[in-house]
Order: sequence, then structure tokens, then C-alpha cells
Amino acid sequence: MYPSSIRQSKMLERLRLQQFCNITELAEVFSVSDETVRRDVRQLAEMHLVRKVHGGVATLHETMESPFQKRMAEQREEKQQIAEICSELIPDGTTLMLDSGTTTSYVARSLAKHKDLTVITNSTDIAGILLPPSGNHVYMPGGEVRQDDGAIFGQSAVEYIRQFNVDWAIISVGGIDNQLNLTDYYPLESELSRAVIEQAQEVIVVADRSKFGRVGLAKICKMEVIDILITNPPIPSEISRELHSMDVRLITQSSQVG
Amino acid sequence: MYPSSIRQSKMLERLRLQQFCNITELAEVFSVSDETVRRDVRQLAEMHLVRKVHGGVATLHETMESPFQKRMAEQREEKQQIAEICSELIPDGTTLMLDSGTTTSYVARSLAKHKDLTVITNSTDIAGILLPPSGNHVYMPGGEVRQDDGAIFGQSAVEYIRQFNVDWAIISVGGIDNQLNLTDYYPLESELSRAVIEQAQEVIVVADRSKFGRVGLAKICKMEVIDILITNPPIPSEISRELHSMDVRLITQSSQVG
DNA sequence: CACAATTCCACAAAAATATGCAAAAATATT
DNA sequence: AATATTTTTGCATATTTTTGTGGAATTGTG
Repeated sequence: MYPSSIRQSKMLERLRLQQFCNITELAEVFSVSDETVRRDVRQLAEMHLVRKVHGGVATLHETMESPFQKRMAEQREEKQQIAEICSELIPDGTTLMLDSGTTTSYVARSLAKHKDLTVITNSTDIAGILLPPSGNHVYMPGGEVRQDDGAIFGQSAVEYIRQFNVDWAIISVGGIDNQLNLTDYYPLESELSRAVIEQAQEVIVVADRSKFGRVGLAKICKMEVIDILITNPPIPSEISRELHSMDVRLITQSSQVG
Repeated sequence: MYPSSIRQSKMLERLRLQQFCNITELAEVFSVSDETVRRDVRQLAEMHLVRKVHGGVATLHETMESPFQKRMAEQREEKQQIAEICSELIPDGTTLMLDSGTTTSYVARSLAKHKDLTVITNSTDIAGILLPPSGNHVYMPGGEVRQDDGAIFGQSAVEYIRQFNVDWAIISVGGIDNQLNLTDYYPLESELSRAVIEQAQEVIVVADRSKFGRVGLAKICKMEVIDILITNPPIPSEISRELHSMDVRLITQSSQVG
């Protein structure tokens, strides 16, 4: 797609040098009214050549939030609630693994009040949250740090994880299909999650309700393998029954008063 | 002056260099009211791009208190200046290693504006700074994350580092003794620094003036091995002469104009 | 517990944007 | 070349978004 007029091309050219310009200035430069500039800008924005902001135009690619940050914002309330419930289950002084994910990142934030934890995680975000002077020990695998979410994957990460045995595993999932299989969107992620699950006594899955019915490319494992599923209500009673028959404890509400 | 979203990205940019800023200062800088800044900050905090604290805004990656935090505050101005000079030497698109340290953490903050870097570091702090959508690649060794400064040391970290060859090594030191030997306070640190030095074409040491005459327990290497030393003036002329005879380039001032 | 600083909240003012419509310009048609 | 048709532009007005202000509530400090 190309700009439909000479003026629009000149606007683009101008924006390549400055990364922002307000409407009035452009109107003066091209000696047309503000309205006309707005109409041009609207078209350019529809063609995804510029970003329209209140007060003017900006180039693309300047302030885009990463997909991870977007996902952190989605279902924030629900995730925070789930995280809070999860952290109440975890006693001080225990050992645990957390895989990378938006929900587990919220769990880490809830766990920040805990003391003397030994934490193994592949997420630099989680490591950063649980590190500060809390008496915690934090262990991480090495490798390339994924730009999107600051997580580390791959064979060596999986091998690193396997060195440890912990009391708790807390994992997030990309989706839970109708047969209650746990899935992720990338094989790298599911592989790592599986490793985490195998090294722990007690396995907790944190997943907000929107995950039900979604199916990711990469299968992690069957629901049977899990000990506790934390999610938010309401949960259809047939799912609830099925979970019970699989010996999976379903938690949707804090046991705390208040 | 600027629409809110542009202002917000400028705030972010500013916060990458300082790790904290109070509301009033931002309000003055952007010539808007305190309340407007608060609204911006609230939005940024909801997007998890900054941390809101009573009295102002802080970056996410600053979460450590502790001795490290204290050392970050010491000679802040000097370290920032040195960091700025250092980042001017580094072109976009290059490969580099940074070891953990307060001065290198400032270098990372200055490097945040660079694009397409390939960075290998043992500091989660530095990884977190250089990761955000910048087109950079970041690699880290695995291991226990040291509580004090979020750094990873040990044999496996050294081995990990040795896998790579890079254009630049940027290292910080604990002290520079009177024979101009570079030293650190812990053998773990010096071992890792040595590995970093050996894998790079060009080695830069960043050390503020207060490091001269201090001696750490663990020797890193002789000054001869270094290519560039960046520090702050004034430097006694006999040291300057000695460096020259060792073929070490001494830089104490930005080459930039203005 | 009080004092000061900071933040939150609600409402009004200001700035920016969208919309409908008529005039002007450009283009097409005969 | 004259006229009809389409497109672009500008203006007045309605709507939306952003901003500043003055209290009320909250937080940090001694």
C-alpha cells in the first residue's frame, strides 16, 4: 500500500526524521486546514504507515508494548486473584519451581512476601521478583533470553531443571482442551513445563477460566498428572466432576477470611 | 507540549537512564501538572512498564536494596558519565560481553538506546535492561542468582562464557592497585571477568577514579591485557604515562560535542 | 498521634477530534 | 469547450479526550 497523494508521501518523509509531529504544524507546512491533515493522517493510519495519537502523528515501532505485556494486562484481576490463592498454599521455607508465563509472573509477585524459599525458574522476570533481600535462593538455567518475556528455553534449560527435586511445581498453560489436556503454544514451552512437572512432589496449575476450550499446538500432559488446579469461578459442573474423578483438587476461592 | 502517549514514551526513556524519578521533576520537564504525570505513570504502571512508588516512579529492574543498591548510589554521577562515554564507543549491531558490576549496570542503561546488539552477561539486572523490544539478543549463563546483585557465577558460568567470541568486553573492577593490576573482591568475580576478557577482541575497563589505590582480594589480570580504560578526571600524570607505555588507551571525556 | 507530603477523586475547562454539509477543485463526458 | 460528475477541501458544530484544580483520603516520619 502506498500513500494516495503527494502530500501524504511528504508527511511520511517528514515523520521519518522526526518521530512525532502535531496536526497544526503539518497544516501550516502544507498550507491546508487541520481537517485536511487529519483526513490524510487517518488514511495513513489505516494503511498502518503511521500511528495516530491524540495531538498528532507518530511513527510506528516506537512505543509498542511487547506481546507479553499485553498478555499481562489481559484478565489481570483474575490472574491476580488466582495468584493470591496459590501463594497461600505455599509455606515459607519450601522449595519450588515456576515456569515462565503471565500467570506465574503474578504468582511470583504474590510470593514476594514469603521467606526462605528456594526457587528454580526459567523466567528472568520471576527471578527478579523473588530475589530481593528475602532470604530466598533463586536458580536459573542459562541460554538465550527470549525477548518477548525474558524466559529461557531449550535442551540445556530442560537438563538444568532436571538436576533439582522440589516440593512444589507451579505451571501456567496456554490452553486446556475439552479432554482436559494441558497445552502450550510452543513446543519449547511444553517441553520445559513437562520437565518442571516431573521434578516436583506436588504440581499446581494456575489457569484463568479463559484457558478452557483453548488449544495450543504443543501438548504438555494429561490433567491426571496434576495435583491442584487453581482457576476462577464459575466452573461448569461437568468439568468439576471430571476433575474430581481424576483426583485433581480444584480450587477457585481463597480459604482466607475477608 | 506533547500528547500523552509521546510523553509517556519519553518518560520511559528517561527512566531507563535514571532508575527513579519523582513526580514534580517529571511535571517540570514536560511542563504539565503533577496530576497529569500521575495519570501517565498510572497507565505505565498498569502496562507493567514502570513501578509506582510513593514519591515517584521507579524502573522494574531496580528491585534490589542491599549493598549493591548502595554501591549504585555511590559516585553515581561519575559512573553515569563513564557509562555514557563507553556507550558512545560501541556501534549498533555489534557483539559484546558485560560482566556484573555497578558501573557495567550503568553502561547497560546507556546502551539501552542501541539497536541489534548481541549481549552476553552474567547479570540478570543487565539482561533485564537490554532486553526490552530493542532487537537485541541476550544470552546468560545459568546457576544460582546471587541475592546481592542478581549475578550468576561459578564454574558452569565460566564455561558458558567461553562458548562465545565477541567484539567487545566491558568489565568493571573492584580496585586497581599501585602496580595497575586489576582486582575484584571475590575470586568468583575475578574468574568470570578473566573469562570475559579472553573471549573478546577489544577489552574496555570502566572504573571511576575512586577505584585507584584500592586492592581487592582476587587478582583479575595485569593492565597490559586491557585495550581501553575509561575513568573520570583528573588522573595523575604518572599513571597516564604508565598506561601509555602499556599501550592502554585512556579515555576520560566524551568525544561528543555539546 | 500529629504533621507534612503525596496521592486519589470528581468536576469543570480546554484542547483535539469527528461529522455533516456546502463550496471549490479536479476529472470525466458529451 | 461546455457541462456533468466525482473528489477534495474548509467551516461550523457536536463529541470525545485530555488536562488542571481544589479538596478529601492516604501514606511516611518523627
